[in-house]
Amino acid sequence: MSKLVIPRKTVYRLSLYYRALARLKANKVETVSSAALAKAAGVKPTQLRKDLTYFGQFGTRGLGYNVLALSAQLTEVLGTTHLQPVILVGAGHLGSALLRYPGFAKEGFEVIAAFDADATRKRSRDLGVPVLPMEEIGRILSSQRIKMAILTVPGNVAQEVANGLIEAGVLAILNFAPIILQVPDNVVVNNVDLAIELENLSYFIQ
Amino acid sequence: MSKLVIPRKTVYRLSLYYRALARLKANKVETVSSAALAKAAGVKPTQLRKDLTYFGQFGTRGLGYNVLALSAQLTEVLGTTHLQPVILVGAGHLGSALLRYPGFAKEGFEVIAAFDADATRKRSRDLGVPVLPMEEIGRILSSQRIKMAILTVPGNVAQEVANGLIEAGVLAILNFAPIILQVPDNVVVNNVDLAIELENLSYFIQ
DNA sequence: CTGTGTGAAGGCTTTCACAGCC
DNA sequence: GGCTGTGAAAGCCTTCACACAG
Repeated sequence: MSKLVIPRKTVYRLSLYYRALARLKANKVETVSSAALAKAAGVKPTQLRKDLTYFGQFGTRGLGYNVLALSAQLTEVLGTTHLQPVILVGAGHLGSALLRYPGFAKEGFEVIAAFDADATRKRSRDLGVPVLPMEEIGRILSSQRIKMAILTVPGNVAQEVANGLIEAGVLAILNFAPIILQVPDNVVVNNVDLAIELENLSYFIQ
Repeated sequence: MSKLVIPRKTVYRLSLYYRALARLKANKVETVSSAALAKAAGVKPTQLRKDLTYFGQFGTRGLGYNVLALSAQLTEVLGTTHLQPVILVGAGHLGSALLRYPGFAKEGFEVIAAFDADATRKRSRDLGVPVLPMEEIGRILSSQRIKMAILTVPGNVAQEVANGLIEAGVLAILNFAPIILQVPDNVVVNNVDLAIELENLSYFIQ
């Protein structure tokens, strides 16, 4: 497939387009121009059109794009046609909040289990999934085909935990720990660092 | 100042370097080479050196960088020498978790108040800051000099709430709502969209 | 006449290669 | 010899300009 030639940034924006299309769908809009869709996604119209050409032609000249058709194409490219199972490691404050966050399920991800160093820790609410001790990670991952993990453990143990996940077959990690994980080439990591985002903002308002 | 010529991506990486230096400091390391620091930050050594040249020369040839001195320089450039006050809007699951997240304070940000449409909603734990009704935003912001806000409200009200914040003088927004906010040029927004990060990962492991 | 698709140009970032200093 | 600082080259991404289709 031509998958490898799609620039990383384009792939990221495809998700933005997909979101915007979902809203249009909800509003029963059938057709949208690159100008309107681009605005909703916060990019320039030419960029949107260029992004789409990486994997085909979807528009009608003089008219625009069919919302449903384009949306379906994007799901296809992004690989989110099926529910993707995910585990979460580190059920502290942030991890627990993420478990209750409805956004994952809405976008096609199902957190099937959570793990924590202290699995019996008292938690204020039911989290909707079992919280298991870390030692169970290998067993659960090998019994199901899980490739993605959300990592919300403290920074000082993150690398170690990540190593264990990778050994157990995890290929993608969404890392909230404030350190850069060292991983093999076949493993992909996306970092979400809240403090860095704030720091970054603070630079621009100086 | 030469501030405007520093590329956006460089600014972002400065935060990564700053983090890595903090760990070295904690380990009582006095000097570090660009190779070692770059590895800790997940970038190439030449990139680190190039990034630093945008605002000066800090290394000693043949030796490397003084950890404390470089760290101090970065704080200076990033504008995080002082505690920066922040408000949080939307004290739902995610917002509440962020309030308890120790990472902000550690990096020099103090959440001084939280706001929610339902300020009296029963919350499982004390959040460490007062949760006030939305109507109070204007009053609090005008009485204190607050320029930054963390936005954790549902997507369907995010734009409206953002408008209010901007009107009240907010210049920087860390947005967790899954929509692209339309804001004036003088306002800066950083988006954190967890579902998009997962979606992005899922593309790369297809 | 409106709005997409796209080669070419332009701009921005990263990487290289090596001069210069300790 | 080791390691930084940096102009130049390469690579990547965005934007332009316009051909082309409905």
